[in-house]
Amino acid sequence: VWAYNSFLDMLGLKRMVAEAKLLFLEMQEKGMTPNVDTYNVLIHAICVAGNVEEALRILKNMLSHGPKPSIVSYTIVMRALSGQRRIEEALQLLEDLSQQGLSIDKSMYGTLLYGLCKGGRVADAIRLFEKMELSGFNDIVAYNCLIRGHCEMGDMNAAKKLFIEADAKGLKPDVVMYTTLINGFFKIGNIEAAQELVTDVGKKGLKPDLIMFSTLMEGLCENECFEAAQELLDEIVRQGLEPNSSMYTMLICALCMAGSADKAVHFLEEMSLKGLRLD
RNA sequence: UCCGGUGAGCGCCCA
Repeated sequence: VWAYNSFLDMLGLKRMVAEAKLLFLEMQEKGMTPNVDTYNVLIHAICVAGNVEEALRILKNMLSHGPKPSIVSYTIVMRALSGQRRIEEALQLLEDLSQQGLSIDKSMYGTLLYGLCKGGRVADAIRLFEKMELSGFNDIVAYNCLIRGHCEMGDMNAAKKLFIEADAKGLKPDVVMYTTLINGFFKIGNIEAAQELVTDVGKKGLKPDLIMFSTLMEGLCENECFEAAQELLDEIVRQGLEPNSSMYTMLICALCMAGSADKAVHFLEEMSLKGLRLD
């Protein structure tokens, strides 16, 4: 069963949900009894594939036959509902799990926080965050969720304050947190604050990744920093990373709108040399 | 120990 669980997980991560389902059936044909981990892996794969309805059905079925859902099962489905901003249904799930006698752990609180922020209910999220604080659940992930909630509301003062608070607590801000804030500052047009954070990433010796660079590319283009956007491509290569097609597409779009057709053509050619195509 | 929570764009789904 353990071997099957691991294999199922692999398939799920590779977005091979159909294959995962077949494997699940095969297990049962061979007389093996899937345990709750097996179900969780399957539910996770189904959720990642975006089929929350089916995940909900499986979760409900587990109540009557098969292994009882664990807190992990609920967390997986909660996360999927939250990602689709279906916060009411997510909260309903929370009541269901209490009725099952399950108690809410740190990851579930984190998921709930994510859901509230994603659903724009930042005030509720702040209350939950304060409650989580008492249990020592506020790790770097929790901080980042709430920071993102504030960013989405354009409240960068609150976001920055949380960032400083996390730092002061000794929770080391990571590239994810910097990316969240950089994105937030770009969205309100505060280019200086965004640039300052980028400098900070370098000072701290953190390794920028493709997601951070993609965020930068979008922010620079949206704020019409065309030179900086072009230089960014070189910086990405210096960091040993490969610019992807969406970065080129953003840059080329921005250059076209700025009326620099010649430069746009230059990057278009560079793209095709690398075997990339416009998105 | 092993299954679950955080960041960009694209695609997918929904509108």
